[in-house]
Amino acid sequence: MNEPSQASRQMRVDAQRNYASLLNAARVAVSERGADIVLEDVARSAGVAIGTLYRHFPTRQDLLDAVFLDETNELRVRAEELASAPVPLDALISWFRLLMDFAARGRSMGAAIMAAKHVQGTRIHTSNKAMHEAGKVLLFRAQAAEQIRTDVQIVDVLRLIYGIVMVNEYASDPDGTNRMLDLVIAGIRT
Amino acid sequence: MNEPSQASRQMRVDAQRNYASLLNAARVAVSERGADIVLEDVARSAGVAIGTLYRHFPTRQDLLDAVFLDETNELRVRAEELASAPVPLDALISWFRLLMDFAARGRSMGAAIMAAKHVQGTRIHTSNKAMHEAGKVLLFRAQAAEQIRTDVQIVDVLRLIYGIVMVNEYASDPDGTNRMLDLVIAGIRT
DNA sequence: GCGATAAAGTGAGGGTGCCTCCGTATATTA
DNA sequence: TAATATACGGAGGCACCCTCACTTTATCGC
Repeated sequence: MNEPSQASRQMRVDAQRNYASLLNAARVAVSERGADIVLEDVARSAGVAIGTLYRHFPTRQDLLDAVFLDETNELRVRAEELASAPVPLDALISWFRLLMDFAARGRSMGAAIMAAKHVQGTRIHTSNKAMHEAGKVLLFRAQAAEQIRTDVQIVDVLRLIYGIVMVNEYASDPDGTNRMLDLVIAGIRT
Repeated sequence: MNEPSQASRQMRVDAQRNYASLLNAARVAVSERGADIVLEDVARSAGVAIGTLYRHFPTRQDLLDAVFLDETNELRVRAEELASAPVPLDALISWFRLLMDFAARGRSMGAAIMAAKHVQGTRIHTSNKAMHEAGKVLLFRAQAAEQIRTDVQIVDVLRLIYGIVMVNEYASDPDGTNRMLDLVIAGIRT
């Protein structure tokens, strides 16, 4: 919606600076408190008035989207890298673990993305879709190698993983989280 | 905390009436809007002032606990009934499906219970624990019949199911939900 | 450099919902 | 029927949300 740079016309430099500052403050806040950040606090720690925050991010979701955009992009890149790993199943599992780590680090990422991904045309929707596609490649490879059941869909697996992450926000139990992922992996193998 | 009847002394009849009325209004509200009910609305539709709501349910969580208490009790009873079904695996799976239905009906039950279950001594904690125990019996039977892996723990499976339910609050997709449960079941079978 | 002007920033203020507190009302008991 | 414990009511203070009319400033053509 309000990218720092557009094809047609550059944002003013003060606007770019404030955008970056807000995004940065939001990142810190999210990593500390999850999705229920206080927008006025974010604005304050960005050294900006609340109106400016709303100029750049008209809704809370827009701000969260921007925060998580990097993560989904990063995860897409990682999936693309893993697509050339020797053992398809190992690559897929490695990617799942990355997914869980990222989601756990950026608290509430699961919920935020689930909420965001349906709104067509947003940057997060696009990025999330690209990440799905990259994950799908990993899945296909593992299916071609007959290591994963052919009737498994990437969307279901990703949702299960987000589900684990969401549950984990209440019951923080690293071992349990790993065991749950292992169960899911067992469920999709041939 | 504030049960309608205590061993030591009965609640006043007006208090009992209001308690029931509040609980009822909360049930309706939760089924309509999930856990983010507006407490003042609940009080109003119960025909009671906000102070009265807080007298009976000092925190939002207390109210949600009371709403979901019936559900967990019911699920425990169902598990106990299913413990005498002929095929242990079928019994277990039937119970899982019940669990998902209940959780989907009482929106946000997953999140509410995850939030509640840690606070020792609450009624919901007790009830939830009893439900777990009843589920564990079903799991043990299926494990004894060599239909479920012996290294599977009931807590992990229940969390996975709650995870599915939570994800499903964002992406409502009944088929997907069933597929996810099937994956989990596949993951725990021998 | 120097206006002109579109873009961006500001923050008071109105709105919503949360929760507390204490004065009032009433069920219960003797 | 009076005394008293119990419960009820709802105004009010608080936190956070979000908007909008106004001010400030970066940018651009000269």
